Amino acid sequence: MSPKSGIAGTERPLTPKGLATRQRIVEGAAAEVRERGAVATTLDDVRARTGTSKGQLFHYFPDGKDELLLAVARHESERVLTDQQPQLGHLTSWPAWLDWRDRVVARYLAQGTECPLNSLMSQLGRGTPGARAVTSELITRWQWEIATGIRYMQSIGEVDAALDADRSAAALLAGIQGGVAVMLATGRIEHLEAALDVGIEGLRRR
Amino acid sequence: MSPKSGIAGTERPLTPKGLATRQRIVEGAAAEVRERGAVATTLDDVRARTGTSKGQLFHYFPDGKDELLLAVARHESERVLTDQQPQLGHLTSWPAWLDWRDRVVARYLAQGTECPLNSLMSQLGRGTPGARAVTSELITRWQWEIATGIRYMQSIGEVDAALDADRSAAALLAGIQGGVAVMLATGRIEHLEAALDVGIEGLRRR
DNA sequence: CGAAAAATGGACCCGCAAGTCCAAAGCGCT
DNA sequence: AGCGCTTTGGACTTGCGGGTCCATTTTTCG
Repeated sequence: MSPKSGIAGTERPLTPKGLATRQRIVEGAAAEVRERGAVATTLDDVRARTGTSKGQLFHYFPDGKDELLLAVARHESERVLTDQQPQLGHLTSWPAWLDWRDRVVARYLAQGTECPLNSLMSQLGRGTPGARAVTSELITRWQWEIATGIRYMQSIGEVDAALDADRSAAALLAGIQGGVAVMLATGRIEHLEAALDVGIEGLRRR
Repeated sequence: MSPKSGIAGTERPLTPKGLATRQRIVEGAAAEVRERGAVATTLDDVRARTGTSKGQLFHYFPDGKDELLLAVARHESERVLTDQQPQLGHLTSWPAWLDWRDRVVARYLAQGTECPLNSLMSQLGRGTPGARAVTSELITRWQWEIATGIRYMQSIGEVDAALDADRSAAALLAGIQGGVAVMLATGRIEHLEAALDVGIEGLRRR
């Protein structure tokens, strides 16, 4: 992660105490966004929850709300993958794949009806280079993890070696994304489960 | 008693002229939402584009922006399925399935970086009964169309009869949703294509 | 035709939330 | 100590945009 961020790219002087405050703000904002959504979250909400002042908010995020939300997006993006560990990093047997499947389902079931990242993205616009960079990297890493799992299964002969691992990983990932999207919109988990199950079964068949 | 404040308020006296105006407003608002997103679209934008006045907006949509956006959501929801016709309704051979696949890809490629429905939903909040009803019905109908196609293919022996058509349709639909989501976020179409191709291949294998 | 209802135009209000500003602490340093 | 920096607090401004209101025009219909 490059510490320098923001469109202007102005370098910021660091300070241990200031860094801690900045962190507190990001985490508080993230929690707020998780609970109320990005559109509904106001700087004053963040200020109240984190016990900070308007001055601090703009001190650490000179470009205002957008810059803060981008930081929150990065923060949440990190969570998405870590929440799937250690299962995601050890897709080395079919039981392991099913454990991962369960983990994903449990995670999004627990998350409920709010998707922080989706909410975030619609607030700051998908065209924004910063926003696109965050999502792009998340997708890339996620897909790489899955593809790595597939390749391992190919290496031990459990998956057809002729299969394009990246393509299969892309399809499976799309299924997860869509399953989550459907769940958020309708409240039903069945699409996510179907996508995961059918996707994994598709790998298994040889 | 019987104040018109009822949310359900399905009953409204409409003259032909009024109906036309209402329609113009919805279509103009839909276009605006498609271009700028739901959050960024203001009533004044709609007013300007449709050549109407504030009074008219609130005359036809007494509950304000939310009611208008809900109408737009219904309008756009309709488009999603009709844009896939006639292919979606005639999934009766493998070439027909591929035609449909191409149609979906082309549609979302053309749509570009904005997803009206997604944008709409994040504005009105997914919890809203009205919003949920719109998306729920869209998903249900879409999935039904796909499942019907699968069942037909089973009936002519082109798909394994043991397959659960609804489950497979749910997985495929999830893949499409996710593929679109990834495309919106990253600009890459490959996930959508992979989801469709892998999904259809999965049906084909027996 | 004439009254009632609907359609229209647009000025006005008002609250909210982003963003500004500056004064006052802290804190590290020689 | 005293200087310069980061950090902090919070009052204040501002603009935007949703929503209200009413006066006027047009349509409907007996």
